Amino acid sequence: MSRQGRVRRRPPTLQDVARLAGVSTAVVSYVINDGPRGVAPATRERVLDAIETLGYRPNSSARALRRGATHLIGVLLPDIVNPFHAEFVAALDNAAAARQYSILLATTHHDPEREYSMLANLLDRGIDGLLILTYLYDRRSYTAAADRVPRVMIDESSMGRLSPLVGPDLRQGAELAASHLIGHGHTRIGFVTGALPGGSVDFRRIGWESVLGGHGLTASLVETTEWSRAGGYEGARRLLDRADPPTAIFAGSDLIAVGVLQALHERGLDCPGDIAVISFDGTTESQFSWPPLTTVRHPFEAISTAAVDTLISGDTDVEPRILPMELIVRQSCGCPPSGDGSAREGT
Amino acid sequence: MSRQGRVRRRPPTLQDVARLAGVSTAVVSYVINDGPRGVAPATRERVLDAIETLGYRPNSSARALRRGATHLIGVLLPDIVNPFHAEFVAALDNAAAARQYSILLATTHHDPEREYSMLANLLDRGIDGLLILTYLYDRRSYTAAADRVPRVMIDESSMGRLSPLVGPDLRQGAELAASHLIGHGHTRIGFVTGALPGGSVDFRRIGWESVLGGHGLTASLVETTEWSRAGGYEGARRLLDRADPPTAIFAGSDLIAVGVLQALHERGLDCPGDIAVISFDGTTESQFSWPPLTTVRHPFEAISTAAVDTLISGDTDVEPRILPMELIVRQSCGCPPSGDGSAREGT
DNA sequence: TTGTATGCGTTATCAA
DNA sequence: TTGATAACGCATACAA
Repeated sequence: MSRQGRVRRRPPTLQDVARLAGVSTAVVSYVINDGPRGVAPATRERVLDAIETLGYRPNSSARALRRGATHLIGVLLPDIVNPFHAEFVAALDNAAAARQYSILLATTHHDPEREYSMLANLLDRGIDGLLILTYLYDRRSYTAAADRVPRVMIDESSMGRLSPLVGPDLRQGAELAASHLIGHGHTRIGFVTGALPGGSVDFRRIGWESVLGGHGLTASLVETTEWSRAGGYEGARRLLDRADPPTAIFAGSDLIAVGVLQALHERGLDCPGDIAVISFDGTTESQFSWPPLTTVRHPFEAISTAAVDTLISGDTDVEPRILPMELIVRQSCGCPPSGDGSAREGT
Repeated sequence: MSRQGRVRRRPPTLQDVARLAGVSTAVVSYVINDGPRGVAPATRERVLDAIETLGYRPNSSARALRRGATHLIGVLLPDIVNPFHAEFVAALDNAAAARQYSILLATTHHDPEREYSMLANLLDRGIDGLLILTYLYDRRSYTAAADRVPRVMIDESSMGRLSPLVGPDLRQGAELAASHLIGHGHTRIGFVTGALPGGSVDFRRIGWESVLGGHGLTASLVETTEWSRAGGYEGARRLLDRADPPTAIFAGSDLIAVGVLQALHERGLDCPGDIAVISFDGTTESQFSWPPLTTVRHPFEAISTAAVDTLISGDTDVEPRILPMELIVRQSCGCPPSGDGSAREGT
């Protein structure tokens, strides 16, 4: 009945290699780690051969114990199903893998209790560094990691002072969006965005307000909702029900924008004809909605490599690095289709 | 300039706890692990106190080394950005976390080279079990894990014989979709799906063909493409360009379906009026397309808990478990809107 | 250039 | 019920 093949044998150890090569374990270690002592070419050859024939692989638990480092990076985030976070995780994973680190996920689902326990779990696992990709809801979370592990927070919105920080320039991104809509001649521009925990500032909103203000427009058409498609749907409906509905909507995230579009479709409103939409994030999903969404894209890769590098260097005593976002013009804003608005994708 | 707070101190060890409690390390270990020896209530109390005051947490590298188990589960998958995989990872992570396991991701991007090296990396990390959530492209991958670690493959399509297997009943799911479309009176039903590596069988196609055949219809309107939105877009265009275009399309995945919808919109075709669509997967994205997609949903949670349990039990010498899929009716199939077709979401 | 020997923090055996 | 102690596999200080 056994479908699973042979018996599991004990994997070979340094000892085994040393024995076969006729050297001490120290020498094998020197060969594997290129130091800290040199090895005669001939011996090195023998050791390499032994490693090869035995199929030796270093035991990473033993290494971690001895070196006091796991080469594991913890990532604290709300929810991997959210494409925005998924995109970040992918980029972070790439950046980490390129440096021989692996990533350990901890999802909070915006639940303070879970946030704290998942963080504790990460710490218990002996992560070498922590990447925070969420607003923190539990005060204890701020201090829990503090003295244990270097950490980097990817976001400029919340209490950035507490952590070294690498992140998108949300304000500049929002300004890009608002300016573009104004360039299309809109004067009643709505904003549908998600709620933030108390005390946090949404720089998207600040950017949007400042541009509108700069053009003598009042920034009153705001709906705060969930950070989800359903939230966007609801927020848009409320906006459309106002006495002075907007002619353009700036959505705080791609997910929200998708919900906004559904609300428009449902009311038989044409986008961008009746109402223009600009989105925020730049996930692939925004490209395949109907119409394809004009959006402001996070510099996922740049942020991720910067964050991982900061973490690995261990030198988190560093100036905040806020990286610029980029406007991606597609069709929901009212720009003429350029012919390549669709049918391209990452993979 | 120091933003990072105090100095990092050496975390307390078993020794420290033992010293403070005035017992041996063995006793502390007995307390922590509830065995294998008993401890007098009074002593246990003292130990617990010491643990509390020192804030002691077991070092997991040392544990892993000593116990020969990491409580880590490796997941091999193509790409976390794909919402289908993201949904699975979320469910797997939940199932694992509930059992005190963590998940280590390894993304292959469908690249055989990367597939093999990521798998090796997982194995090097000492994972206790392997979950395979992809078609394997590198023959070595099949054997690499074989004798090292229990593994479970989540898919019934490929060489299931090589691994214990837990997965969705793709064939039954496809039959659900095809039957439903036929129920709407369609006779020219197209199928847009992704390509599989050589030797693999797509049970979706088998299900679709069998239902069509059972109704005396020929199953010739097939387009094989990429497993992506862009692929769906292309596949649909090719299908529409045929001499006998379909009046209904069955999409092999939600991503493909979204691309199909975009192709329809672009040609000014109404869905479901001109062409009905049924999708496959049941990710949240399918709910917020326009129109909301009727889709066949994977039993993500059931599969995930079954897979994780099988892995942890270590008894992978078990019959394949194929779990049924479920039809979720929304609007793209031509069914009348039921009023709740939109505006609901997981989170 | 190589070998010996110690300790990283746990667990669990064996003796007391 | 408790304590001493020997591994687990590796990295390195120190000696040769």
